Amino acid sequence: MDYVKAMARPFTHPAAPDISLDNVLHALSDPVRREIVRKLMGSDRMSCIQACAAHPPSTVSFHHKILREAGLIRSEKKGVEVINTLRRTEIDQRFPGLLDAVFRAPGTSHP
Amino acid sequence: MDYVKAMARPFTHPAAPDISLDNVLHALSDPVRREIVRKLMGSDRMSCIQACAAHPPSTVSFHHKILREAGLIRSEKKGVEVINTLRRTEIDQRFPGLLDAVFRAPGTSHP
DNA sequence: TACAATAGTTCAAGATTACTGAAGTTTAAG
DNA sequence: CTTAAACTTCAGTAATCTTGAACTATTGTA
Repeated sequence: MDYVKAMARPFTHPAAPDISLDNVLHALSDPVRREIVRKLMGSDRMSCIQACAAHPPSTVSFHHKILREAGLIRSEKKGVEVINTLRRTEIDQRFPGLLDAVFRAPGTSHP
Repeated sequence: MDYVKAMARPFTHPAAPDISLDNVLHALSDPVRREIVRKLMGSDRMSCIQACAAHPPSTVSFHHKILREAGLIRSEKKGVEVINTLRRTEIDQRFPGLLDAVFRAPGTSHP
């Protein structure tokens, strides 16, 4: 596997019907990832570094990958940065009430 | 660590305020465990073997342990078997709408 | 045009966690 | 006392997580 090809490859996102509850719940079971999603619920476009500057870049990238492959966020390259958006309506259609319940719950910080 | 002491030790359950969203979401992210919970939503007392006879006993025990330590189920020994109950009202109070949303969602089988 | 800076990604390796076969325990029944 | 049923624990392997180091791609800047 080659760096050039790997970096040139655009992000892949699951189609809405392929978003699995397994992956969504797993993605949301991590507090760092919930924090990223919570921030995206407020401001709807955000680079990775805005999302969580406190962690090392490889960790941030890893968490975004999990969220992206679970179908929770959409990522696109915009110049040097990656802009992420929450796939809110798709998630709400497929799993009604789930995001609301998770982010209403205690255990997700509200600064 | 000794078998005798370990087996004699009763099950420990987290108190309601100590039930964490991390652990609950992680517990529910596995389809086998969701299946156990779903069955407990219907009939409110169930042994481990009733819950999932298809899997090896060590696996069933493992999944029940995860659910128990997450605070989703309560287990008590009744003779030779272990009876499990869903901590439904406690979970609903702490995380309103979460169980409903998860079990309304596609991805959890409804036989 | 070259050089450096920025914002990530990928890889690798150690650390943690998950799964399950084999062996053990406890209770109940014969 | 022996056997069976229903789990649990242990141990070893498999899969995931985390993060430093190296890399890429884009965007200034000299």
